[in-house]
Amino acid sequence: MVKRTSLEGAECPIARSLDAIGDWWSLLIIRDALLGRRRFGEFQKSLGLAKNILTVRLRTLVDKGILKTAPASDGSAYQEYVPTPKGRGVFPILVALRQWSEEFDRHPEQIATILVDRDSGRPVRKLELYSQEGRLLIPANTTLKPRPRPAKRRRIVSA
Amino acid sequence: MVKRTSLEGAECPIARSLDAIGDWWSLLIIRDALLGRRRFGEFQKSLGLAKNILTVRLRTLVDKGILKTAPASDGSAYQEYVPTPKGRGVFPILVALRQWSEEFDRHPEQIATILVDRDSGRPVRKLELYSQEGRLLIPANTTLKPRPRPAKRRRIVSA
DNA sequence: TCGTGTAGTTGCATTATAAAACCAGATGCT
DNA sequence: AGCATCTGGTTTTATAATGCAACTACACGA
Repeated sequence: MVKRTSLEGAECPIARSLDAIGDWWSLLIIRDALLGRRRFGEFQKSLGLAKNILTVRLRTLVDKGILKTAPASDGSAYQEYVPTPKGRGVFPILVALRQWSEEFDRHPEQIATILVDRDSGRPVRKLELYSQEGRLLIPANTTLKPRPRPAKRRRIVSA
Repeated sequence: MVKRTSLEGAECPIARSLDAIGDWWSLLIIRDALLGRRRFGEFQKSLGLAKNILTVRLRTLVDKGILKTAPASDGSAYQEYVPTPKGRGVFPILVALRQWSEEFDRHPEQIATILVDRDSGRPVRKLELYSQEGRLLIPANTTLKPRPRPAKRRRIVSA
């Protein structure tokens, strides 16, 4: 892919997210990490991707602050990859992807798992978007506005 | 990329979604479509991607039932690409991607737009996940269960 | 009918991805 | 200690996805 047109610096936040995690494997790696997988070998076995790719992806995810490496945990002198808060913040994206598949996939019978409320064991509701005042919003009820100027803060400690 | 490991037929719904719209451009094309862009040239100008790629992507999106072609609308004898319900169903994914960027991006000042409630003009709340009973769920309150057997329906009209 | 714009298609260059082989260090067994 | 094995990669080689640019076909307007 010739230089893959980096979207870094795009002004659309969607493009910016995709630039970070929009490649072929990152979201699946993060999914696995949020499911508790930690070790190189676990990811590799679970995803079935080439190890060299996994190496690069993990490094990139660490660089972007989505995963961080931790020294051990189970005694052995190896390394683990654990999600940071930024990584955990991907959860709603994964839920949205999951629900889209559940709703529109042509072969939903091939879907093996459902996301349930841990307490009741019952499926969760669809993600919902609310206004500040608590009204449920549909897409047509939303619109885009230019972002307000950064509201000049005083005495920023550099940056 | 040697065969790009198709995720079609994966049993994880996230993987299935990514297989459909997880490539480098599809989500941005859908974003544009949901913003009202319809014509080949509009997409091409807005996204700045190569025309041959756009051709392939549009065709794929139509094949997958995410966009459909419509004959005209503005008089000229050209074609338009409009989102289907399945395409409109991508909206929550886009919102989730947007909010992730808004919350975790290292340079949020580069983000140009915010999603607002059309009526009040105020930013929307974060996407929320609820249980059937209406309790707000955090990731730790959710878990995955195997999908229940397809609940044998009677007299399926083949498939 | 000539020029211009739209909507592609085709050909070629480049690079990201993949599969497979290779390897160093840690671990485990005896 | 000695040897095999496992883990977590790196290297090598190939191939397909992407991109750029040039070309085509058709519609439209003057």
